[in-house]
Amino acid sequence: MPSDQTRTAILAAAERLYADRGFGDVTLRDIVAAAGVNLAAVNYHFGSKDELIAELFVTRSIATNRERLNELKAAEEKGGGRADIDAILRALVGPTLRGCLGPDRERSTAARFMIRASIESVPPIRRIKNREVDHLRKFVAAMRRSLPDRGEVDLYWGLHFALAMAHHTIRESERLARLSDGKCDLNDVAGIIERIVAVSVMALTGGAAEKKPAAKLVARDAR
Amino acid sequence: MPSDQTRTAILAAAERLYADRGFGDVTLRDIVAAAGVNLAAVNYHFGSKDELIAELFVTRSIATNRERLNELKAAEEKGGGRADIDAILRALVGPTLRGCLGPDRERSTAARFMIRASIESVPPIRRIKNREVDHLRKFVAAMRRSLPDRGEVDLYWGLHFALAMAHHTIRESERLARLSDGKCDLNDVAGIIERIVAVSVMALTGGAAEKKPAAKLVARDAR
DNA sequence: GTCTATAGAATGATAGAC
DNA sequence: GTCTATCATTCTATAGAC
Repeated sequence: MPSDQTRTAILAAAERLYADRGFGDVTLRDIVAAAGVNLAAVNYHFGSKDELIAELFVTRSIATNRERLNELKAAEEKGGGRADIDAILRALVGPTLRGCLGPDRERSTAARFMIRASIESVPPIRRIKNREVDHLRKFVAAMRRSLPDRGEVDLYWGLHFALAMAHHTIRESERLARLSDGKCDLNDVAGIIERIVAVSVMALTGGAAEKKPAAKLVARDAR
Repeated sequence: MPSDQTRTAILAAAERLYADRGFGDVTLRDIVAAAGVNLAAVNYHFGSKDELIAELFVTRSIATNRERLNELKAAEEKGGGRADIDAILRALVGPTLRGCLGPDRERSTAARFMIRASIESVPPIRRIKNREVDHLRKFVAAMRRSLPDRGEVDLYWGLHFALAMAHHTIRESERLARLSDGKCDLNDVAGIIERIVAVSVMALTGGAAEKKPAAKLVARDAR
């Protein structure tokens, strides 16, 4: 896969068109026209329309996952192997939210594409998301170290709810803005992250924001 | 629209096929074959494939919305015009969750169809969901009566997060079951509802489950 | 009014020339 | 590695039988 100008042009054109008009309304012919290449080039380079979409999505999502793990690692190192629960949750939902929300002007093509992927949830993207479980287990492990007294089931539900709020905010940002008549500021990404983290911490700790001093390091990665 | 055997057969076959195999994998030809009718009958009775999907979805979703409003009304009457916040939230997420989750054996075709609609989120269904805002305003109004001291923005976020947890649980139930290795019991619908309501109440009341005595009736439906 | 048979337009995929 | 030409399948539209 050396400097493929055609391949790159297809990827760029596809991401932009999908971001602007959604997966359902964009045909391969639209993409090749925008990229200035031949129709058959898509199948040659990617195999199928679905695989083109999959490639676009994995590229963006491994970047987000790496960011998440970096933040998680930093939080755990700072806490001597055991991160505060809010830092863990911030590492989980922060990169995704920062990547998708924010002032309209600054929304990159990549961001709009990921929003679209979150909303439309087309088959190739669902298949990739289903392989995300291993990635999430690392956060469960960190949560277990952070809240060793909490039952395991509660940890899973807490993680699940945190992701629920983050993804639903991305998916339904327009509806929330309309429902609230603009009163919910969806450009205040930092505020949204703190709101979601705060609720998730409450869900996990039962309302009392108990702050425990870092105890001895728990090295074993459970599971 | 008198006793349309053909029309009914199409609806039943379409709902079953979509529930089983998803919107992307089922063609109109599959549907008419299962229903034992002619291809053109779909366009005659519904106009297009999208309108057929829309009709299936609105039928099920007005049923859910009516159930929601009935529960809300009962809760407000019981409280003399002002319902407890947990009852309001239970009326919001209960019908949806009861309709979609539960023991596999008892999952009706309608339930599986609604899960599919929630996961795949195809254009005609998105269009209908976007008109759901007026329905949600009734819940915001009830929440305002229940928590008059809470800022309006917090109410919107609370409602938003409650819906987030409910819908995400439906959408990602399989992933949660896999992540938790079956430890999160997704057949315990009542337990899930209480979990979501509890977290939503905490999100709205700041962690302290304050229970205020019903004050004087607030009749005006704000907004 | 209700339904059938059939044709049309558009799409994703592929075979083979260059 | 790229392109032209073509295929099978899909949704949609219409003319006409019952």
